[in-house]
Amino acid sequence: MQNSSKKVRVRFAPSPTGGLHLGGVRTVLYNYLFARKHKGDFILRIEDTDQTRFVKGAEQYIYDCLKWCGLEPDESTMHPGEYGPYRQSERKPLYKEYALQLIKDGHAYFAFDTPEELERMRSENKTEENPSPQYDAMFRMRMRNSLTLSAAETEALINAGTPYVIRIKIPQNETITFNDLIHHEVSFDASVVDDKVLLKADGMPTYHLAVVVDDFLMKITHAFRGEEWLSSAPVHILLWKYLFGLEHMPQWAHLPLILGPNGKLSKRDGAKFGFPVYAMNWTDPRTQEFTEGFREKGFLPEAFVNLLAMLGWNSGTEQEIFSIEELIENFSIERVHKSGAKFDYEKARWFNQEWIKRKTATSLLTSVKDLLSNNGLSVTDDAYLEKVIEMVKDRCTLISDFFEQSAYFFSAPATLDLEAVLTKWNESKTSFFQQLMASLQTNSSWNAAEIELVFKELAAKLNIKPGELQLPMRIMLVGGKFGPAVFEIAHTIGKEETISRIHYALNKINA
RNA sequence: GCCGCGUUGGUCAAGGGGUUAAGACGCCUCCCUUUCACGGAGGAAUCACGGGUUCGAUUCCCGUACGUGGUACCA
Repeated sequence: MQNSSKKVRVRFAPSPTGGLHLGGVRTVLYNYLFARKHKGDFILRIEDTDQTRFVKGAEQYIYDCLKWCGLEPDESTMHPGEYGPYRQSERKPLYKEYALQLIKDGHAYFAFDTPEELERMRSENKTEENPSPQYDAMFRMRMRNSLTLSAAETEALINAGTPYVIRIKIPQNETITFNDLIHHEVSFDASVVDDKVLLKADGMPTYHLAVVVDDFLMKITHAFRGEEWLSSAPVHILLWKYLFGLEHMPQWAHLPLILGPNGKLSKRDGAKFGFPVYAMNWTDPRTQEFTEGFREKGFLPEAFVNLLAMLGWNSGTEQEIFSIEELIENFSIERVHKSGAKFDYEKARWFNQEWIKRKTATSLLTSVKDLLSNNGLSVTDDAYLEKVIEMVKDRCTLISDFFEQSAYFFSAPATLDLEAVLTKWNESKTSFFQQLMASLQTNSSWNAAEIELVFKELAAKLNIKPGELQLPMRIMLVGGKFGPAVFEIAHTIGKEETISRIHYALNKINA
């Protein structure tokens, strides 16, 4: 069916109407992986044919998301190739001639029905069995269009400037069958598809016309899109057949949907269950509605891409952690599932944790530094920060966890979990820590082993179990019951700071 | 309503006519750790239902149920 020697060209074609959600990024990812795997091109095409839904900033946002994910297109509005323009609104004049050609060939017609007339037709013919009557073979002969009007009447209406749309004339008694890379053979009875509008009254094409024309003009070889498009595939197949010939049609792959905890994944789910749904933070400029993003939540792009890849696809092996290079190598569209997958935030967090563990402290430096500075902690000593990251990264699931896990390395804890020590406190412990401060002060070598030795010898001398003293020591230095080995922490923050924190805490405890 | 697509533990899933039906997340128990994690060892939990086909169906076919998408001059 397909000329396999043709260079692979795929596209992601979003409409700039808002944030980019999980499903969108995964569609990008599968396109990207496929293109890279086959040494092809990945194109970003902006489908802004609905001017009423256009949202300012959405296009830039999409581009920024792809950049953050490391899934940048080869051709786009930002980096045009030889098939531009890449924004459909800028290609407007192109589409009409194809629509006219269809009319000439008897596959489409002018329709003059006003929105009100359409509305009336639908409500008047609505029945229990047919709640949504379609503009189809049944009804088109009862409507105002070039099929029911004479050629002269049609021409007169057009010359008079009457608004019109162009509709496809869906054939009767035809079964439309095509081969989907994921679903294999899919077929529809043409009688159940309606005469979709191809060219709107404002002269803009609808998605149906635009996608076919542009995929042809941009030499797209494989068209991947969400499964919500499967139902309208027959319209696209017909258009390909009428306009360019089925032999040039790209191979379709309709990707399974990503579902939320109950049904289709929505922005609402994210807000309700506390997980991000968009790639990056997004605030709708019109409504000011804010939607949280994975990036700001503390996800690494590597983890985000990894977890998305595994939501609907797997390599068939037990491997779950994949770098982008490994994904490119192993990806195959045939292994994408048919069924939708429920998004599991806990598992998403696990992917991030695995990636944090795998990354070096050096590669984490910039993002952690930004995090700390956003929280009012400016770091000047990169080497020191790197050491801290190395010590705490096994304890972080999200990048944002680095704040709590490392802040005490830079300044004394604001609050101390005294509850944890007070219940078992006694005079001899106070005495222990007072003597400890003195011993540490005079001790010349400052390393973890040495500190531990001093600590334990003193404990033995006062006949206290060191275990009973380690937790208090931790609370004094860290503020809470977490973090790496206490003596490592003491060593890292330094002698002066250690003694100062013990001193401060002791006063608090005995206050 | 009609049409399309789908259905393996709670979730992601491997598998596919004969298996003890992988693995991962989460959950539980234990070990390590006198903190929290990491790590390690175990555990509970699954083929939606009903008919066929077959010596034998989780696997193939048909129904049903359920889920999901479409049914716009939105994409």
